[in-house]
Amino acid sequence: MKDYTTTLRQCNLKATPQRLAILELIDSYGHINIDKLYEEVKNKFNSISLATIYKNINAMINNMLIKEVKIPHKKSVYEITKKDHSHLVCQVCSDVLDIDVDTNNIVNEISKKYDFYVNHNDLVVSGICKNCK
Amino acid sequence: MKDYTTTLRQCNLKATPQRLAILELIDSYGHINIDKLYEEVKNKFNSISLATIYKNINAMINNMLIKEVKIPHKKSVYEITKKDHSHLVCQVCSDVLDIDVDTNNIVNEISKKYDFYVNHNDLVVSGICKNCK
DNA sequence: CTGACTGCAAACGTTTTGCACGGTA
DNA sequence: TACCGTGCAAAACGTTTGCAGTCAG
Repeated sequence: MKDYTTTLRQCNLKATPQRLAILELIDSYGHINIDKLYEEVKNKFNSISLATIYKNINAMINNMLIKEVKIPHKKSVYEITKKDHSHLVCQVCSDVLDIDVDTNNIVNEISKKYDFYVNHNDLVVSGICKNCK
Repeated sequence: MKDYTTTLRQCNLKATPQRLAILELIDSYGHINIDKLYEEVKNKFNSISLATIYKNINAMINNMLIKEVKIPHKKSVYEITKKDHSHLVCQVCSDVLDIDVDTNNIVNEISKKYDFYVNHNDLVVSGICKNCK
């Protein structure tokens, strides 16, 4: 597990134990929503406020330390920012999986066909995962 | 513009003028968020309540007449349900465009590589549109 | 005529804000 | 020590619910 102290300081954010706990939890879960995050952080910091969670989530999003992943019919989950990737969502167990799939061909096709400058693409694939099949 | 009276009745929903106005507005806008929809419907039905908009949007989603499209960093927009397609979002003018792009190759690749049964895929491509370039 | 729909108001859940206190650097 | 962050309470925001009156079929 990475130590996020310097990462936070590079963003001019103080490395408080609450923030470290939030980042470590997101990291270890891979993807986590606000409610679960609050529940888990409270195990470590019984007195932590939901407001603190929100303030920190927003600060970290603004500094691009984490990203919000919007999922059809579900609450958003948060993940540590890493190289661009797509997502699998299992409709049975609700698990979210990072996947590495080559979207260059499709993006180029779109770029030409629709005369559109592509900055980013978000692909969310819903279905049934390996374990739930 | 299609007449939605029979469409509504087929779902056991009464074809009220409010509902018809909502469907016609979504249709003519292509994609519209709740706030804009409320504002526009009020032009026709000054007394309409936001609660009515929400109730109808939910009823129509449950009957699959319309679909919610979740967009990164933006409010969701609603669209008339039509054959599966992807979306372009312009980061300058915020316009949402339906696009028809072949995702079969990518879906098959994912299906094999991750042993995942694919039900559906949502692709949102963000960038700069033709007109804003 | 009857059940479904509308509009209002109130309730509810989620997210943000203001402020006094406490902790990081 | 100075400023940023935390935690609490309250406010703001978005969405849902209950109910009485109204309308579509």
